Amino acid sequence: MSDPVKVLEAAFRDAIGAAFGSEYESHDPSLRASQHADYQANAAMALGKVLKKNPREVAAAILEKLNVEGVCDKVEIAGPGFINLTLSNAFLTRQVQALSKDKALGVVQANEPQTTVVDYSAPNVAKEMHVGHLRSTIIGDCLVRVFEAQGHHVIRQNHVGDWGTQFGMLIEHLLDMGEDDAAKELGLGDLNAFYQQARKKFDSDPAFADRARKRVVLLQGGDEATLSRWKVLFDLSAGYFQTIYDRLGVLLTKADIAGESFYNQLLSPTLSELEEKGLAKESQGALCVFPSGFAGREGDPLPLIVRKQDGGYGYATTDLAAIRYRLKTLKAKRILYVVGAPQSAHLNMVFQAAREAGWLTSEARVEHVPFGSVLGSDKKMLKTRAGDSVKLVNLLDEAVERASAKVAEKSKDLPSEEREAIARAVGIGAIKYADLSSDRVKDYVFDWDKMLAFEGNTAPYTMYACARVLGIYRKSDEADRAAGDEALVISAPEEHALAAALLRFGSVVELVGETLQPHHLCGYLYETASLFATFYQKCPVVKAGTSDADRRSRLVLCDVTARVLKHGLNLLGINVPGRM
RNA sequence: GCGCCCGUAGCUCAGUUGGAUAGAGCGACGGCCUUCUAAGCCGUUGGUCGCCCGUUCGAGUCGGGCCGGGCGUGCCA
Repeated sequence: MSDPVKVLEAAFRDAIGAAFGSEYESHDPSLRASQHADYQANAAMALGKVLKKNPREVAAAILEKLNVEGVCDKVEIAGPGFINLTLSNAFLTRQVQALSKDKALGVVQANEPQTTVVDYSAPNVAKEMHVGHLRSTIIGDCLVRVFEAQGHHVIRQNHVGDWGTQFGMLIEHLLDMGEDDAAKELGLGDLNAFYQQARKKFDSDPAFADRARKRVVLLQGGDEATLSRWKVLFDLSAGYFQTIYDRLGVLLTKADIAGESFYNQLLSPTLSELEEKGLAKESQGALCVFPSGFAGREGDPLPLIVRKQDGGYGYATTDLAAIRYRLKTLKAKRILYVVGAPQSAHLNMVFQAAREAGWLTSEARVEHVPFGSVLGSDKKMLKTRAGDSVKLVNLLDEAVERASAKVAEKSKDLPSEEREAIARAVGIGAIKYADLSSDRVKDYVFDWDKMLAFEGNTAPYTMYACARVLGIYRKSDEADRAAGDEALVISAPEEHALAAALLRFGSVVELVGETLQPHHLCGYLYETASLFATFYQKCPVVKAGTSDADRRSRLVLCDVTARVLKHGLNLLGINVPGRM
């Protein structure tokens, strides 16, 4: 509502209807940000074609009926039929005053809240979290925050790998070690060593391998002693994941875990239903579903193997049970799978199978939210020098360490405790922002110097802008603050530009919810922070020599700017220090 | 072979769903601090949008065909 585009759109629809008949009211006014004015309307060209009229004449006819009294200062036709619109300062003043009173800062509450499942993160029990989990965790968490801000009912689902044949060897290794020692090792977070030792014994010691295989059978058979060992592994891992999530500042908790084991008892009902509906067929000794539209190497139908030759269940079965549960039991209207791009084909097969089974209907929307890989400077998948995948803990440690060095250099005057807090916020924020600020589906190059830079579209730049606004506010007088929103008068060009940007916040959040592309929000925050920096340069606020009227007015603008930047960064999952 | 994704300035990336002269940051060069945070601001420099057709008033954007790279393509997830 605060967004000028929405006000202008309504005015244009009315004008187009009045000029050419109500059947044209639904015609898109095609309002865009413009380099030549605040906005431009491009509808006249398209309308000209439909009406078989000269676009400039169409534009003139629209203008004759267009009522933007009190909204625009200047409206003019340019080129082939562009309509350039310049917002009036009085309008911007009123709209920013309204925005200031709005706790949601222009983010519109959904009129029909949807139950939205977001499937993200998905680490593996008894295995280290590594860069491979980074993007899913960060992007998924951002989308969760955006949907919650829009008033949707969000159900987080952390589909952890906590079941399968590898647990035979893990449990045997646990028994060999003794639970106490295992707990010590896993509790400390050295999950890789635990897994690798188990793997090594499995590969080199036939007796151990044999025990492991028997243990799998016991586990699947529900043997209580075995299950309790499994539970130990699960709990230790879940506790470890939580330490990572807490450091990262994501919303996931143990309650959000609905891993492979969770779907265990749902596998056979899911299969029975698929068989009853004639969707599951015997093929090469396995039970398969062949969703339509997918072909293999020889052009033959591509299967989802729902029961392997050996009678075991694989990930396809679990994924089908999960989508069925989410649609039928959780009654999700929208399900997002924040999973890497390589799994696109598999997920689309699962979605198609769910359609054919009648679980997924037009009432619900299911989407794969794919993302590209994290690359090293060599443009290959990010790895350690030894060629191993990079542990998430190490990545976070290094981020905070590097940020600390910068903070120590730039914020010498602050107390050390505060500097540490700033370093954490900047380091973690930098990683998240780097991940969210470019097009999700593309691979991106992981570059410490770029993400921790204070120039450009980065977390530090935007956070710093926010800290500067707050600095002004801190130095202001109670009397000036008390003047409130009514003191606002937009007049300088820098104020005009900043105000216009602030009013777009709600629409940008909406765009992220639609496109599932958080980088739109990053781009917007960077732009707004930049506009603030220009404003900051040209328009003194609490500086000596500023008039009471300017100071009080600009204080309002600062307050709204700070709130927009802070709220925006929070939606990205980034905390903002009060000063830095 | 088939399917999906990617290709924009020397580098890293945007480009609001088809609009005007394709934008940022870095780099390079030049300016701006005796009080609101210079981790900043202002300016200059830099492009065959991989290539070719097509659709139309208009294409980086849509369609077709190539070229280059990545990923997937039946019992790992």
